Amino acid sequence: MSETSGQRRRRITIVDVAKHAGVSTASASKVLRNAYGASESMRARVQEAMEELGYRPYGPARGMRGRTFTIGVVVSDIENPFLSLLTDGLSSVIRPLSYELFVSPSGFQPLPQKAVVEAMIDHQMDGLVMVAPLMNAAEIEQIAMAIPLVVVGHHSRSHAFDTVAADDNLGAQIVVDHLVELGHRRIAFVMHADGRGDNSRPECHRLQGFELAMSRHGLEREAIVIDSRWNLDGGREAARQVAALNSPPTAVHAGADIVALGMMSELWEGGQSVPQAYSLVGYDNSRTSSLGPIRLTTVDQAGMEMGKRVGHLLVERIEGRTEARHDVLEPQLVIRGTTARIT
Amino acid sequence: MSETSGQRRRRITIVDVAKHAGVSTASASKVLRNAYGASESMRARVQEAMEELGYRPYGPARGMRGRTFTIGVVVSDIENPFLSLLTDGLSSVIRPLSYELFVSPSGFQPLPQKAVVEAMIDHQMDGLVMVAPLMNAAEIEQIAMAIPLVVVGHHSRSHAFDTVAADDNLGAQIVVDHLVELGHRRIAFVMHADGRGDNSRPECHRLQGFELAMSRHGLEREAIVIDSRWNLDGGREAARQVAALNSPPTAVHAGADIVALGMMSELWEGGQSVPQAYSLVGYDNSRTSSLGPIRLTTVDQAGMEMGKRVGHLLVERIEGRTEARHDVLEPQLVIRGTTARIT
DNA sequence: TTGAAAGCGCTAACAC
DNA sequence: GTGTTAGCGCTTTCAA
Repeated sequence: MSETSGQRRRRITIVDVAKHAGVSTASASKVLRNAYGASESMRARVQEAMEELGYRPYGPARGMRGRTFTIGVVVSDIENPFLSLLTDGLSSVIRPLSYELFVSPSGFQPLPQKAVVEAMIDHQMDGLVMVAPLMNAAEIEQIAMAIPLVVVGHHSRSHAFDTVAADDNLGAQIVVDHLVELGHRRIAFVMHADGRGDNSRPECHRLQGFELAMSRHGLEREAIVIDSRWNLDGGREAARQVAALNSPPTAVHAGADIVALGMMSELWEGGQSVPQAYSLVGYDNSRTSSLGPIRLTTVDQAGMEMGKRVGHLLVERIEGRTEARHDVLEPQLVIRGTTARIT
Repeated sequence: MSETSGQRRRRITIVDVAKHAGVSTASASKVLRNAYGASESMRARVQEAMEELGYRPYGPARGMRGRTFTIGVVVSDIENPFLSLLTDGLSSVIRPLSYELFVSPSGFQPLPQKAVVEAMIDHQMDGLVMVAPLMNAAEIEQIAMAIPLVVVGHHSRSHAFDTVAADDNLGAQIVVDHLVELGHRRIAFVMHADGRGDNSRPECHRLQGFELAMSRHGLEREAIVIDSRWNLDGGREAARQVAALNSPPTAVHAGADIVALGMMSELWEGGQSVPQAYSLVGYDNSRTSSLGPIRLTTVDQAGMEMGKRVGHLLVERIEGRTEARHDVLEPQLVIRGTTARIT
């Protein structure tokens, strides 16, 4: 309705709204924030004025005094299928509360990641979500002092911030249980070698779960751990390592879907396939894993549900909660075509 | 160095810096912005003070007067392999200029997408990138009046904003040329039906390129167009449509990788495979397309290079350019395992 | 070349 | 319940 010429015109401010409604700016502000201390009639009048003028609160000005209504998500790689589920879940709880979501891909180096975090703090974001951060607990705690923080997929438990994580230990166990049930005994686990010894990282918990389940089945002597990295090329390399083994496994838990895909690629190019060469299990239930030609048996982490939890926890933090909460979700095995009964 | 207790302490402001350096805040501001009118000696002194105090400019305050040094990227779905390349390229040019990058996933509905755009404007971002926006040219022009804008993967050419796009028409042509060279004559193209008639959308250009190339080869009577949608399920449906054809094609250009993957899944589950059932080509050169079990022949759009172009154009716009620029990049065929010589 | 001071739009303390 | 006003940290005249 209020189209005008091509001229960029002055922003409508809260002062305009107040004037138009015949009230003070303070009152208009109260209505805007749904704050206590405004009569019903005033509330209605101000809201009408806002509508009529097409008023939109100006972020920087709000940021200078109070909230910006923005939540930042720091993530290494935007191309992570799990992330998309997480942000969907997160959006679904925070957008109705009129928070906006900003994702910043920060790469796999700790330094740029810290820079991104600082930038979000500098921009006065109201809360921060870090997904699988490349930092130690002390560094994360430093950040939590500056801004409400929820950490996803990281197992450090501090009183300074909240965490939401799947039970990675259990996830690895159910994989082993499934394989043992299919008759496998000699089973390999592909480890992300960088994470060795850092108990806050998911790979450590998955490794521990793997070893625990193997010994629970009396198979500790049959357990093989392959050191590689959790990416596509790491998967290819892991496949070569497995092929070079004297007494190879009949099943492999790749630790992550992307690793399993790398292994499949390598096998495929060598004229072999899965589960003929060996049974193979991933972890993440990424969208790719469900594709027809792939059909990877994997573990689902309920990313959407995690995103919702993250949203609730973060909003509580922003609104003042100070005790930490640490939510753990139960992972679920997704059986598809890459695991077969041993023959 | 300057760690203190757990107390959240007051932010270091430009006033602190100015005091510490024994200059006025105006001068400190000039140094901060690399603005004209500060002597070398003052510049040095102020910069030293900033270092010593660990000063970080406060976003909202800057935003109230000038730039926020933030660039927003609006995208339907964060889980788009092309996006990751694009943001990598974009980051590589804007981060050194101390702009920060914020990506906001807005979903596949026009309304939430507009809301995200408005939020970015409200937060006084310095520039905006829209990837394959779900809007018409008029709506996009409205946005361009409010904020410097570069549009990616959208073929409208306005004087109000810049665009960066691959030559989709050419991309579809090289696919047809490749298939014809392999001996195919009856060839199908899967169309994203929503985009029919909207000449600003990539699918229209790809369709036109397909038809152009087919008639160039004298095969207009052999061209089949399948109406579906460009997502995984749309691919599955397209595969069923192809299967139901009386005189089926020997090759299919799926229009997008994700569609090809859906088709492959459907075929696979029906016990068929590619290229045995028919040759299949995607579009995007997504990471998934290169995986061993997939090895999809596809078209590469040079996402990283596009991101860099976007960055340069946007920074130029922010710095005052007003004439529009429309960059077109040449796509490249990537031949892999899903296309075969006809037997 | 440098500095003093006004003011961006909003919130919060306090007065009425 | 409502209005007045100071001030957040920065940039930008404009005067010195």
